Amino acid sequence: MSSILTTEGVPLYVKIREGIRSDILQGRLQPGQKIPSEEELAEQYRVSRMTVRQGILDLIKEGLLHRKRGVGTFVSYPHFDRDHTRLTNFFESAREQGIEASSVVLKIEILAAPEKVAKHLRLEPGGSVICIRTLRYVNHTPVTVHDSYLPHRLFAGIIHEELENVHLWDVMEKYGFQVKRALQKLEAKPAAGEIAKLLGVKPGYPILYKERTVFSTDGTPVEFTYCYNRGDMYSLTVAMER
Amino acid sequence: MSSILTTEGVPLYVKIREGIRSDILQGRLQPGQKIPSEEELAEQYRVSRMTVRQGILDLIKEGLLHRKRGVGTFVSYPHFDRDHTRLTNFFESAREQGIEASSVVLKIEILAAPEKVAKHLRLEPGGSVICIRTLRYVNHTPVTVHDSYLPHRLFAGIIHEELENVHLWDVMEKYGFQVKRALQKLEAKPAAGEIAKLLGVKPGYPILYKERTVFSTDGTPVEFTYCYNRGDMYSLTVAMER
DNA sequence: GCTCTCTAGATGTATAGACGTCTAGATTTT
DNA sequence: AAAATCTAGACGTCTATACATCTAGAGAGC
Repeated sequence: MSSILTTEGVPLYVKIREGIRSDILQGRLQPGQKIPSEEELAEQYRVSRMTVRQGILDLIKEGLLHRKRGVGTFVSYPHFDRDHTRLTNFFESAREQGIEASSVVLKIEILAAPEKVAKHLRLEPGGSVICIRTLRYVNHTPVTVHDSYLPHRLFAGIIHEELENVHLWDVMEKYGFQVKRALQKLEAKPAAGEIAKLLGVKPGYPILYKERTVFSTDGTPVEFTYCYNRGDMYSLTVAMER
Repeated sequence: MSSILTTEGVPLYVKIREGIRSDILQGRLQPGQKIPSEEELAEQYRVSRMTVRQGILDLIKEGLLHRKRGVGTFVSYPHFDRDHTRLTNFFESAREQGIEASSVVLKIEILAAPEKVAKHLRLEPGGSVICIRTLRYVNHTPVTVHDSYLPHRLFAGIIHEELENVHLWDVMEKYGFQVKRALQKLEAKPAAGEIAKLLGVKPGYPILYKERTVFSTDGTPVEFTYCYNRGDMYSLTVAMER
């Protein structure tokens, strides 16, 4: 087991936590294996049991360890697919999967932000926004309609950019914003008239509906989008923890 | 502030935690407001400061409170500070939002795992699984049908447990498994005959359909569930990063 | 009025000990 | 052999106390 180097200003429980973490990462403790008891670790690190406990509890919260009362504390099996928590770029992931993807811009206009849009973009009501409606195709079949709203103040020149067959997020980088995080609200909705026509389905057909707010690295909301996805041709996989 | 009723078998920190939670839910503590200091709460509840602390830390982990060192502890604003990446327990989050929630078990049986179920639960094909169909109500309206599959080997006795109005995940803890992580695949689908009848909608009505694999702290898949959620009464918010 | 310093109040870290409760396995009893 | 009981070990809860560190605001000095 690792001992603790002399480091100042670092709480003991952090040192212990990182010591155990390194034992796991370096393979000195294997998945499924029982780690020493709180009591033993306290003696080993020469701290009180409560201090050891605090470090262990951190690692449990992280998912690196788990424990069973009356039995012991064990190293968890690593979970593979970090993949699904990730926010992915439509064109990139289509290309990765060898799928033919394209998009067309149906409409682009500047208007006063509707109330809901303003709220999500943190603009004053009626603030100026750019609205872009795009239709995306997968293997030449229409799959998704996007109504995206961007703050006009941040992306004034974007209406002159080439927006077909590229991802909006790539264009945003030219304006100094890197997409970092998105909050998506998902629902199933019947297709309303115009959307149904664009997607080539009957009105009332199930649509996977998303409202998405996109934030850049500095926390600025840079995009609010209504997404209408054809239910039978679109699925979304997410990983969640607690 | 609420005082604590005499209840046996419930840890003090849990009583304090729930006391504070109820203060928030009932509006005695408003979002953004500072709650009493650890010291004051300790005196109020007549326990040691460390005990109060444990209760508060739980609520912080949940996202209901946040704190700033040297300043104080504050009630979080819903949907802003509160975290959406988290895997939430249906009954817990309903309670948090002050919504009336209930569930009934429609069917419970032991059968050989269908191929897809076996794959997700990492069982040999045809391995024995427990299938539980439940119907969940929100404010007395049916909202969700769940077809859950559990490995029979791990939860043999569960068929004798009380499963109505409790969350499966709470019951699983009795069997030594703590739910940590879930992988969910989302689609919009038309309601098929039986599901439509149970949810009280017309066949073809949009359903937010989920396939969910749930993993316990040690990485074991403990549940695979087909979820059929009424599109107009159910939404899911997720945060994603890249 | 402005800046700097100080301080009260709040959370963060840490200790040592006590007792509760659960689990698995060993032991005893039947 | 099977069932019931016991027990060591491990985690869970809780206390009372001490000191560290951070923050916002009060107060002193300019």
